[in-house]
Amino acid sequence: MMTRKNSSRPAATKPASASAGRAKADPHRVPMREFSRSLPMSLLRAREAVMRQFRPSLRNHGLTEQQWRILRALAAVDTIEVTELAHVAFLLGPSLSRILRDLEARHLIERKAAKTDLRRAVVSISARGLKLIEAVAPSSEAIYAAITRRYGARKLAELQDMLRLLEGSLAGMGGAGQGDAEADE
Amino acid sequence: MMTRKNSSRPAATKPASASAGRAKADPHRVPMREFSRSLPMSLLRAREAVMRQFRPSLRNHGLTEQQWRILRALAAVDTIEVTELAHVAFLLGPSLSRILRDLEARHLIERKAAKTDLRRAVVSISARGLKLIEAVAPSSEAIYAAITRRYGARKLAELQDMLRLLEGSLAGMGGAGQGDAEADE
DNA sequence: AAAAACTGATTAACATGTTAAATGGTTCGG
DNA sequence: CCGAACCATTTAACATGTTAATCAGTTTTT
Repeated sequence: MMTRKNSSRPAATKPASASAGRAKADPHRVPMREFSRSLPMSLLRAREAVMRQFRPSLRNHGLTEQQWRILRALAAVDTIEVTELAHVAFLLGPSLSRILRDLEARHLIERKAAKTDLRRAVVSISARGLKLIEAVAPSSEAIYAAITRRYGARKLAELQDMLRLLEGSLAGMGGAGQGDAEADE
Repeated sequence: MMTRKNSSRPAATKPASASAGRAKADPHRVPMREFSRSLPMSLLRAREAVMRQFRPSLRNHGLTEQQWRILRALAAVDTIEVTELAHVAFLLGPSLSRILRDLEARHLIERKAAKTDLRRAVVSISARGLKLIEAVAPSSEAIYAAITRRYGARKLAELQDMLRLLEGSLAGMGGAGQGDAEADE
């Protein structure tokens, strides 16, 4: 017994405790910000800390994080086209395509071609999918509530505002402006 | 435990935006927060907005985000053991293992067994790896500077503080406390 | 209308995330 | 000293991220 269930992430909460003697004082000097404090790392760690709370529950219901995002998005609408679903669930086309194939095989969703444009596929959640959502929602909500309680509802709202603003700030920046050799085009 | 949480706070956050013509007005009603505003989604979108800025530059140098994280972490030390590197670069063992194999094959890093404990591997960056870092660093720094300028240095620092605090808040929560059926073990 | 251009969705190919199992080395109890 | 327990790392297997290519259906052009 005792199958060790929690060996998840590296748990970055560890100070530089490790090596005592610290003979490794003179690293390869390259002028850069201290890496662990970079914005991408901060966001990654924070998100991981949050998701770590949810994953076990989802897992117990046979769902991955992304599958759960899709089901939730579907539960909020009657039907939706694949492209719009990708947008809402924040997934790239290829990922979504694979996941929908899987969810359809599990009869958690239904899919049919749009009448006006046969290229488009229209997706909706099935009764079985709804039942699954209803089974997961309570613990999911409880976890979210616990997080909110721990961090503070006020602070949480503030954080979300700042994140939204960050998104907005970067919306314009094309994403290649500085990237060395623009290659051909 | 299982804080029952009466759903006194329905997702009333969605005004009657389009209840006019709306044929698809009556979705599958399930009581949950509005999904696109969930904390995990906010963090994911924000991080993606940031990474979108860096990826093209890295790509031009033949590096993925994770490979870059590893090289940067290595540049900051003389040598480091694999486990500690996983910690610092915030990667799981298996991912790190694969990436190190690849980076070693490209002669960007070097690896040898620890003298005292043959299980442990000690990794360091190679001259070639350092040269690559020096090639990438300028545009990377420029991008970071542009982000800071757009968002505001003050706000950025504040955001990082809040993210760190969030991490801290969740540090204790085991990550399975609410997860339905604990299954067998 | 037929070719060209375009668009939504999928497939392909490779890299990483994630959990479980295996491998090799180390330490400990008898 | 030996086997059991333990530990660091890797491998395995499957799901997703990411970019490029493909495929079918639609619109535009001539």
